[in-house]
Amino acid sequence: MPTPTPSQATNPALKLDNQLCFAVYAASLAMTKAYKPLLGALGLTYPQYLVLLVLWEQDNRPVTELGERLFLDSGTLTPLLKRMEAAGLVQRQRSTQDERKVHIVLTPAGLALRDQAACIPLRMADMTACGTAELSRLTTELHTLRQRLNAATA
Amino acid sequence: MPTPTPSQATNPALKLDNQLCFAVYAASLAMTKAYKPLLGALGLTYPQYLVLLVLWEQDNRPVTELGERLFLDSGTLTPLLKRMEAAGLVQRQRSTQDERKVHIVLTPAGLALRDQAACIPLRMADMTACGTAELSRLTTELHTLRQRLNAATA
DNA sequence: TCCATTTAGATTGCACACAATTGAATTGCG
DNA sequence: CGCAATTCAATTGTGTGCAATCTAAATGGA
Repeated sequence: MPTPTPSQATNPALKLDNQLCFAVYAASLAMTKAYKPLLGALGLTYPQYLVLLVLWEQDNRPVTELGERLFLDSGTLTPLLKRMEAAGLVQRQRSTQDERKVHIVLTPAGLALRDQAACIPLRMADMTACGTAELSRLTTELHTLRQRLNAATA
Repeated sequence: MPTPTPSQATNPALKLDNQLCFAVYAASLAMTKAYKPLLGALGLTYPQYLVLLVLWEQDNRPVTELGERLFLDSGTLTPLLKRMEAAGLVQRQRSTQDERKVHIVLTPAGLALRDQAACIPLRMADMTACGTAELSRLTTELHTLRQRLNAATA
């Protein structure tokens, strides 16, 4: 054999900093922490902010549609949406056409938050210290990565 | 005014798919899901796997050092490490030099897992369908992003 | 039509993640 | 030396995330 099987003790593939997964994981944690002061001022958590982003694009959606958009399931969304309803940001309305469905609808307060949130993307972009082009490219690459992982998992 | 203030209703910066934060967040969720079957076979969760990666590089570290390496605090690590101790993977040893510190030490079982885990990075790399160079570049870019966010948050 | 299948959301249980607080141990400064 | 400040881990409480299960409602084929 030309090269011996590398000792696992020195296997570079197992080194933490070489692993894409850890880079993604740590970046996600850092991102959530960076958002916290901005969103805290609006009384929002980061996943709640994501729900509002979806509803601001199009209001009045069943829970399943939110889940498909955000890659979250009912076990996560049901309690989260109940908290948002308790905070007066959305209403949960049982559909009359299909009584299995619960439509999520923005309240005036939930809609009004959009103006206050409008400055957040720019503030976050500043924190990344990336140019617009690089930011856009990285976003696309991560969506591609996610797609491939989702495909490989399903 | 040359260009009117864009209506928030159509503000492209607020669009979900344009936001780097969501791309990172969704990629992180997808990564964890992709790891689940591989790690489940070893009886590990993803954060527990990260702890082992750190300890395989250098054993016998206080909790704070693990936290600095993984960007996690004691509120996360203390119960996680207790579960790993209950599973027989590590031991928690109160330092005699400084009784505030708890050193985390691999058990033979925890060390033995390294051989079984050795194939995981390759399996994951396959799932990403990325070349080695692109994978390495993306990893570096995400570490840079994380550093900038951490700096802007602190 | 009838009934098995599927779908939507809720619930339960477990494991993170983190802010805030606590208590014990150590450090460092006067 | 003495004591205030700091450090370390644990604890408490809140909010995700997800697997597994459950119930009700809708669907679809014989």
